[in-house]
Amino acid sequence: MKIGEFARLGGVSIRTLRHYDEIALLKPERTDPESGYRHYGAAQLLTLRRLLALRDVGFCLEQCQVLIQGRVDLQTALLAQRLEIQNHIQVQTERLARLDAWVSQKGAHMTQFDIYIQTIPTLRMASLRDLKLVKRTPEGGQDITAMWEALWAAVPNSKRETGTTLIWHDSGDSEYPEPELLHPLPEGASVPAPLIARELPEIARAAKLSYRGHYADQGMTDAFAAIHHFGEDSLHPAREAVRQVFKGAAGDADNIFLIELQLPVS
Amino acid sequence: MKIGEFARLGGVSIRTLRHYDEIALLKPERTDPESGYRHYGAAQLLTLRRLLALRDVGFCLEQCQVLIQGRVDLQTALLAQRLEIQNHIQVQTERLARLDAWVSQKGAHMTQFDIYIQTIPTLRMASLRDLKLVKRTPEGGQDITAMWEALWAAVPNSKRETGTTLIWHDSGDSEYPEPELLHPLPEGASVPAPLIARELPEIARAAKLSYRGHYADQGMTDAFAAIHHFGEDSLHPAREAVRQVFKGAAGDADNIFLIELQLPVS
DNA sequence: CTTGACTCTCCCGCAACGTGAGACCGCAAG
DNA sequence: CTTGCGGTCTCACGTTGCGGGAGAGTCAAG
Repeated sequence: MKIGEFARLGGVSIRTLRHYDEIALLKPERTDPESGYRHYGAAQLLTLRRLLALRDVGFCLEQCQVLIQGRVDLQTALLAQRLEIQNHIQVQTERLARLDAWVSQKGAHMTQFDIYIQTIPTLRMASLRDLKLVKRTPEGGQDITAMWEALWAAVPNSKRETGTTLIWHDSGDSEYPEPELLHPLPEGASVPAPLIARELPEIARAAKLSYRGHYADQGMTDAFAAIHHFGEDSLHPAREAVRQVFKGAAGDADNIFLIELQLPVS
Repeated sequence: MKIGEFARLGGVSIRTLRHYDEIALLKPERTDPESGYRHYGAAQLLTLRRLLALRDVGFCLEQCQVLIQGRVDLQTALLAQRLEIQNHIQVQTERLARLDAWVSQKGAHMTQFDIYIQTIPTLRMASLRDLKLVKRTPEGGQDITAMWEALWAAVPNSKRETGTTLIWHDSGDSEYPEPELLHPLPEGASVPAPLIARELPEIARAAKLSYRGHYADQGMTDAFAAIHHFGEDSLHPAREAVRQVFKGAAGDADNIFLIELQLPVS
């Protein structure tokens, strides 16, 4: 049987058969050494059929090869492949959930924020957490300018990096949330004076939202609202505080920053 | 900001950023013409963030590009992408169903048949359907040897092809199913004497099972059982007859063929 | 000045073929 | 016997989204 007929009977393209020959997955019964013509036997249709059945349930060609040769147990491989597919379905389902959350956010005519999920590794940081540096403002807010100044005083100009992080801890003790200011600590570096070293734990799945502006203006309030809305709408927000990461100056005015909010989700 | 820092802040690899520069998806704010160093601005993190959010919901980079440039409506694209993902999920779900059907088949310790789904195009065939050529056997079966002989008498040796098909029509009129024997008709060929031309309709989704043996032995009975079991187990079998397609001699004995059963499913 | 950490530009590799380009083979008709 | 014409052959590049490595150049600190 020449390749064309074999392809018709098998329901695959000629190119596919040539490919399978090339990678030694399904070699023709005989290849004319003179003309190079491939000749297949009817029995090979059975092999092809099994091959297609395997490919059909998602095995890659390499796996198909070892399965056809019987070098691994088919039953086992099928069950493993089941998990693989289920995992794939779950990934797509989560993707769909994120998309829906995005659509619903836009539908609400809110300011458009782009939220997406990423993992954040464990970070070694220098931490500053001192209530004495926090002042109440007349409006009932909290002024942490002094904390910033303390941080910049402790970190020499040359050691400064992007990635400074602000976390508002919601401890039950106090009426107000307590701010913690952190700065990345290069490996092996010593901790500057009033700060202490601390490991910021990994976040396996964090919803990230970027925002351009001051660290405590109206837009930031909206951004907080948006990321919490996202969390509740589509995923289970973890019982952890939002991290507010400063990623550098970005603008004409002095205190316009690029800020990223990070909300742990499950 | 040099590429390394930008990559850290963005949570992507340096290689990825270089790739995006290369395909003009996200070019650095400035590239030093002398050293070739890329310099990114903090504001570009916002673009990167949006890019990642788009990529995250499954858009390809080319789509991301036009979406970022605002050349098409984001809302529309998101809804289209929703359908895309749902479609993808459905494909995977069906794949899972086929796999499960396969596993359960093997679990039942039946002879191992490889079943998989394919579409069959419309086929022009020469059809022979004549009850006068069918004889009852003592066991209550039907002998269609005469039909085969009539077919081969009508088709000249040189015109014979693989793909001869046998269909048992389950008409309510008769007590017994009525056989129809078909042979592929090359384009523009005339129809031989007692046969009539007929179009075999397309089967959008056919479960295919290959079998090696006689066209009516015990193994074939098992094969029929297996394909019906598969159909009922995993998919909705259509109300159409199984086609039995002969794909050539395959063995030492005279009447050993390679036969494919085709069951339309939805 | 030297070192070590970054960064640069190629270029190959991945999975599973699709799509030509240019040449050869085989069978039937003139 | 030649001429078609359809089938087949072998390269070889394109697809998607980067990862990894070679070899060379750049930058800031000690």
